[in-house]
Amino acid sequence: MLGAKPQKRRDDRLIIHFDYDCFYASVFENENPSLKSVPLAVQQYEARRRGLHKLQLINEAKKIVPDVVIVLGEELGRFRDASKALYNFLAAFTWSGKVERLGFDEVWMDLTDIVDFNISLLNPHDLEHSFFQLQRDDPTTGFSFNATKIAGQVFGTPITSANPNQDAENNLMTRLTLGSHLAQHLRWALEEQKGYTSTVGISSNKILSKLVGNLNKPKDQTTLLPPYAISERDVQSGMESNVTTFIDSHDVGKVPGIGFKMSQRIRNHVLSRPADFETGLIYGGTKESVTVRDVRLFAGMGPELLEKILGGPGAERGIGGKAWNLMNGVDDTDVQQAKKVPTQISIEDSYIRLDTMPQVLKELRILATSLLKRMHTDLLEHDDDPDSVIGKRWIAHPKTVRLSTRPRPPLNADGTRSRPFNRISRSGPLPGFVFSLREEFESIIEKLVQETLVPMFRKLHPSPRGWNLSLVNIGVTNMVETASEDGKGGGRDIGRMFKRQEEVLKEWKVEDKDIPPDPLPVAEENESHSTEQTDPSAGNEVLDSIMNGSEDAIQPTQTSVEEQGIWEDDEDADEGQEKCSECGAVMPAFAMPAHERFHSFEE
DNA sequence: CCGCTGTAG
DNA sequence: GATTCTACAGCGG
Repeated sequence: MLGAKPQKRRDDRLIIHFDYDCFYASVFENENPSLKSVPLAVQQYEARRRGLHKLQLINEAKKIVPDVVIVLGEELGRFRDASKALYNFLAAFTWSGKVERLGFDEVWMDLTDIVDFNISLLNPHDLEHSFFQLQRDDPTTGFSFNATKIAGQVFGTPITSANPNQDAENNLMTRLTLGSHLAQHLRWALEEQKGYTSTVGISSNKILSKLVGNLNKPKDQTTLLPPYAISERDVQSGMESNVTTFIDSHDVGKVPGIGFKMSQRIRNHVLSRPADFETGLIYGGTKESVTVRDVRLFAGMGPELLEKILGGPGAERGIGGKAWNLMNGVDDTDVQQAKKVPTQISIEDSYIRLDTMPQVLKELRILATSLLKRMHTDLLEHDDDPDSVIGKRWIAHPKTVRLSTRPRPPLNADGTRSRPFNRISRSGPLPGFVFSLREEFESIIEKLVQETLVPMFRKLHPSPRGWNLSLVNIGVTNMVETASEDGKGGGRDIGRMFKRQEEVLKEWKVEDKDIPPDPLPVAEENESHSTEQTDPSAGNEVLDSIMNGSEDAIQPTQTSVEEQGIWEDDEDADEGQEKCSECGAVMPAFAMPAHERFHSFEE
């Protein structure tokens, strides 16, 4: 039995995927229309990007070709700006605000509401002369289109099924038709008004729209035609939905969401080669391609088997079912709402050799400087208030700073081989003084490096020598938006719980056999911590701000509101605490199981 | 919350 | 992964 189980499809959305053509080259062109030496610009960038494996080789290349222009670090900002501008442009068309960016040059849009609204406006008697309304309340803004035809390219045979699920597939067809015209309009607008051409895929979910867009690459669009789902009977008679036909032709690893690790595991299983060593893994090595069809038709294949192949400790729960869905073109994940602020900002650099403290210090300063600049460009916005002297205010405060390194594997005594390259990291509270807009940039950097980054570095690398880093990364996370007055706080206790768990369990361990520890002091201690200064940032940052006398906003009212929102929302105390039903002792929830064991010992 | 893994462009 | 620099989701503690 090759019974691939039917997937429940939910094709009630209209989702398109944008891919800007040659994004990096286009940015150059748009910045400098006069210098339309297109091939040159492209080649320069490509040379930098794919080129010359490492920084070292770049330096060598420099000797050979002194003319080479190296674009790094700072230059990324221009691409980021361009990307953001295009994203905002597209976002303005949506009603739902569902616009999600992937990297610099890809965007998904959920246009279901706009399209469905326009379906309701169609005149069935004159579909050729339809008008697409871009705004709900304005019948004049929009464009004319022919609703009997799909705009742009298509994949799939329009097909007449023996057992058509007519209603669903008709609705889908109509949605896709209108969606294709809207997509064309957006592509056109993007080109006319922003100077960027793009390639678009149109379908009913993220994965399919992304994949189908690849079919007609520059400056075009592709719609995945219905039928998306067909009846059991049709399957028996050898028919196939266009979704199946389409996605089956892809290599497993090409399916978004199935990356290197997962596709390797799947391949190994399908090729029935137990854990192929990476012996012959020389790059360029032709791997036998294992397509989605190969996997799907493999004996016994299904979500359960995939769970066995892919599951395990640390794996995502239900990964088998998820992978199975992906391979069947099923993807119910939502297009994310447009976000004002990123969830993290990080800066990193890689090194041939970085093994002394002075070098590290220097690099930390460089990285911290870039990071702070990024925070300024991404997290500051103009303050309308004319009373504001500085004229800017933070739209979000990251609460956490993280330092990561990638140690170069210590050279094995016996030979040459080196092992994995994983990153290690430490994170902690981001001091408040980094938000000062008055204090000297340099002085902020210095303080950040000395007071925060260096101590974290010491935690990662306690000994002053003996390491050699191939990469250093610093980043800020845990954004708290300032406008929206602390959403659902509460999450803070969880961190504390785990933080304290270690200590408490230690005590338990030590004393378990003899005298069960008294839970009360533990609870009290914790409580005093939290009312006091469990989170050192809470007090220090406020203090720093005050002592620096400079905050992002001049107005005392705003400052205090912000600080209250950000730094003084510590009112947790009792959350996460539980009371023992046996003796009435109060303690953190995590300690309760152990405490109950204590009672069981008593008997 | 913290540290780490996997995925993606 | 071959490489570089990001960014995000999810797991287990």
